[in-house]
Amino acid sequence: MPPPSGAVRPLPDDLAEKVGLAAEVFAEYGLDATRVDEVARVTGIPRATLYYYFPGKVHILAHLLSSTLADLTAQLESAAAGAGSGRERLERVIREHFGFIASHGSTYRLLFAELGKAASLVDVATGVDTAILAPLRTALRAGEEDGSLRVVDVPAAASVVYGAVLVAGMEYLLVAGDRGLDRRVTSMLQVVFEGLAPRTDDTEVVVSGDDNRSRS
Amino acid sequence: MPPPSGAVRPLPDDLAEKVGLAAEVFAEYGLDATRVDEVARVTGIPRATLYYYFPGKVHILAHLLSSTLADLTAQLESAAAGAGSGRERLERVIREHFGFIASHGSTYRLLFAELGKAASLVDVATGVDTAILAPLRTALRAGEEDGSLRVVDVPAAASVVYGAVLVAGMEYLLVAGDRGLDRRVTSMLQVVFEGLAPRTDDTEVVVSGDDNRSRS
DNA sequence: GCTAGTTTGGACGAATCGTCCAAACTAGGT
DNA sequence: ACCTAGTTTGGACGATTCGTCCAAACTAGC
Repeated sequence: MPPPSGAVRPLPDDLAEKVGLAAEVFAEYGLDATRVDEVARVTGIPRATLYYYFPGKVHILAHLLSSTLADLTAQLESAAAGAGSGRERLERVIREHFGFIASHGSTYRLLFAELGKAASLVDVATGVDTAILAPLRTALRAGEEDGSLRVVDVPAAASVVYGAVLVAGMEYLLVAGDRGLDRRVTSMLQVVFEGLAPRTDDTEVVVSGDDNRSRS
Repeated sequence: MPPPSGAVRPLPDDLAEKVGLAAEVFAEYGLDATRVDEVARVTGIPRATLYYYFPGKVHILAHLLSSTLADLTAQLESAAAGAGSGRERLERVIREHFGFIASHGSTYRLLFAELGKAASLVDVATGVDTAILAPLRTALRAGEEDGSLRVVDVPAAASVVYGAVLVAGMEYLLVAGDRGLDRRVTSMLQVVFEGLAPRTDDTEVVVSGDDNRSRS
């Protein structure tokens, strides 16, 4: 079985770094509109060398996506595994995820723009499950056990949280300016924690972040 | 400005119907892997005729997507406008949306698989906003006013709900069998209404659907 | 039965992918 | 110092498929 990156040969480190430069072009113009010659030009890797390591153009895309997914996995797993109550850990996973979206914008856009191509080479379903949903489930279970969360159906809750992050992230990437993110996350967390049904008690659900920042 | 479908000429009804058959092929193999000749074969519309009405292959895709989005808009708007409390209307919008996903599976998969191509021709952001988010906001606002919901930030809540539906829908389309849907929706609604924070009171949040169906 | 628009088959040019090869370069082993 | 295996690269090539073009047939309203 070939390595999940789709590379036939192990990719030397220096090349791996250069290939990363292709993400922006792919994200900007799309996979098909980006000529292989253009990838060669942007990355500084000659065409023939690209084909020496990758069977085809899509495999370059696959490499970018799966390596980014691996990074995300590491980041969210550690966020879920850290100290604190389940609820704190959940919030940390969510915020780390947003941070990742913000810092890997082009690759993230790329993932969604070229989902079709990606899915035929990378197992996106599994990748998303281990990178994102699994850490969420970990935190949710922890919260259920220590009483800081009330979770009836862990996988369903993980999906809802993921959906909320996903949509907010996409809105941020497609529409917003730079500053909207924190406020967006906070509003989103408020809904996720408190729910939409009216509460009979007066419990105010306090969401940590957005500290003492500019308050209009 | 050309009509949003991307068609240069108004598309006759009989052809519009035939073109719909292309959705499945596109969804199955992807836009690029589907030859124009194949589209011609499947739809029964000769190649030359296709190019008489559409400037190119992507425009066929654009037509399929924007007409499907229009259908969805009509369906969700009427669901949001109907009778009942805000909460009931919200739930109806959500369930209608799921029904739509289930019955338009191939087009819906297509939308996400070819999001990149689609986005350059159809304004997906606006389309999703008017088709999905606007009806959700309508129901949410109604619920806030009649007290059946408690919504602090309407747009944020709409995004969360949309995300939840989106992810559950994708999971359904990619993974599940036929029967999982109802249970999935119910679990999802439970999270969205009740939230993840523990309640101090004993309010049980009751979710209507899934009536007296098979209960293991 | 004339004219404008539609429908279709088939031939064509252009673009670009991925292949192939031969020459240069690198590095480890002896 | 040399040899061998693997790497790197430029350039030429074949194959595929898109979208264009055209001319002939068909349709419909006047």
